Amino acid sequence: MAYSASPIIDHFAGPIGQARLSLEDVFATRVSEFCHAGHSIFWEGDVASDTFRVSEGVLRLYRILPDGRRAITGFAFPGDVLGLAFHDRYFYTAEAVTTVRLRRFPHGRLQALAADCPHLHYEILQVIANELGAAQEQMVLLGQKSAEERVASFLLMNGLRVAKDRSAPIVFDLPMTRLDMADYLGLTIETVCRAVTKLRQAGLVSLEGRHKVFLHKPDELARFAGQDDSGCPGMIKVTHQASWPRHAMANLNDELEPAASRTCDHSH
Amino acid sequence: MAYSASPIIDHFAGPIGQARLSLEDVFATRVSEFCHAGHSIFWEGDVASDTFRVSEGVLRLYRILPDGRRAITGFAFPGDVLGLAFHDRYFYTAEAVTTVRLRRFPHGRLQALAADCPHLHYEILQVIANELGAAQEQMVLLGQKSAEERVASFLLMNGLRVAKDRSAPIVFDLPMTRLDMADYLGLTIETVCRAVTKLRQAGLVSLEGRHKVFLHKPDELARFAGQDDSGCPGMIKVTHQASWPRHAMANLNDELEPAASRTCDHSH
DNA sequence: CGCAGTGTTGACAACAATCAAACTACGTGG
DNA sequence: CCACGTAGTTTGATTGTTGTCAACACTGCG
Repeated sequence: MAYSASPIIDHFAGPIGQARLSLEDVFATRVSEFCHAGHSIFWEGDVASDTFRVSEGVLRLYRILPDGRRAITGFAFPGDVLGLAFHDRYFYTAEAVTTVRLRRFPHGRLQALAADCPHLHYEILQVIANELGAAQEQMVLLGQKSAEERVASFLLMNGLRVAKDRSAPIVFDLPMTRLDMADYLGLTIETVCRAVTKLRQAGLVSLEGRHKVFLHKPDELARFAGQDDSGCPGMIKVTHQASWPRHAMANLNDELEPAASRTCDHSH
Repeated sequence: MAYSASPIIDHFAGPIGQARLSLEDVFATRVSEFCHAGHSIFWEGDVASDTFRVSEGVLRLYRILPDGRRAITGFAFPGDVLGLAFHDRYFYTAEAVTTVRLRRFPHGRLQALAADCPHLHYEILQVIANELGAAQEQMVLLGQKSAEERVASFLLMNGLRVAKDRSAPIVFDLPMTRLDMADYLGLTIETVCRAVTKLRQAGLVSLEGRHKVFLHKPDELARFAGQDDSGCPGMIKVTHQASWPRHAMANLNDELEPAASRTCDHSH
């Protein structure tokens, strides 16, 4: 079935072209699909034929090691787009934590659209760059933080998805199980459990039912999580800091000709 | 100094334009700079004004936590390009492990070139996508693997950078210190040391001087590292596997109209 | 109501971190 | 060229955090 004959292309083929097509526009033309909890959208190793945009629900993204260990590399929430890296196969399995509503768009056609629409290409690049930032943040968490710091970071991160204000209490839903958290944080269920208990005893957190979380003092939790970025030289963050020039580079914006080689000598 | 007046732009402005400009072409027009061991190219938090391509030498890329812990998120080797994520600030510090030769290209101008040259844009996207793949691999390593598995993975990964053949012994240089490895692998120097000793005693590895590494049985080392992908359902890899269709999706390449909503029910 | 899946807590074991000391490689200066 | 000093590395002893095993509690569903 030729793609060029499809009404989706007609939809985009305006008189001039697709000047400022956004990812959201692209997916908006597609039909909704549903995937029930526990079922998968695609598996690690599948031919990567489609990209997906989550409308509702949450997905876990994971890889399985040869001996059966499961590593969750991330979760996908409404608005998140999967499969943009344009590799020929998926690098991870995407499985529904809750019932998920999503739309798909063929890989190759999105690439074709992006080739004609710089803005779309740029948006795709931004999405991947953000994923990369999140992955690096997670590398710091997994490599350097203690069990309690990891759990605190995780709760805070999820809380800040809902409410950006760290000074006021935050309430939110956490649909995944303890095992999901454990496999995401590089811990066991028991250790996650104990960490949550400690945070509860410290008055920073409380729970209602299985999935409702209260963060009573998000700012204090942030300090606990090793994410306190107040005026300290080593900041780590998902949110970007506005100020902070630090040691400006000598050669900024210069337009030196290929003359003699230069040396960057920023001592530390 | 206006960029448009620079001979670099002249260089690219052929009669037709820049049809298939590659990243390598772009950086090739620039002057080489040198950065001596221990000095930094840029710091975490700096305004991200330039992108860099490493010609020679090795860089460590790291973030510092508020309490001083250092997390190395990666190393940059010859051919690697830094700063392509186009955020307004650098997310990590880039510091020379050895003397490094590199070329820089202004951030904004690269973006402008990319906007005019889809191939360049695509190449940038591929570089970031590969970084993302490496970051996910590292998340698996940090979250799920034991100390010895991490060290084995690290040695193998660096060996395979030089020689792709896992069946023959590999010899290569590892310029970074034990502390670098430790901060990259989420361990302490002592633990890295002991793991190396065990691998030596197992006859898989030997060392000469401080930086020369011999991998005597790379394939066995791979199995040891939890990277054995021979016919097992949970493969993890940097290199991509050729075969392996796995459960093909029902709706591949379909062109359904926005009719009734569908359900993906791939049980697992 | 009972069952199965999930979550919590405790006791214990194992792995990795910490503390400490000796050893090695490498660059520097005599 | 060798001696020395320093930074980096290795090994050992010990501690501590996290994983493992086990028992029990809670929740939601048939």
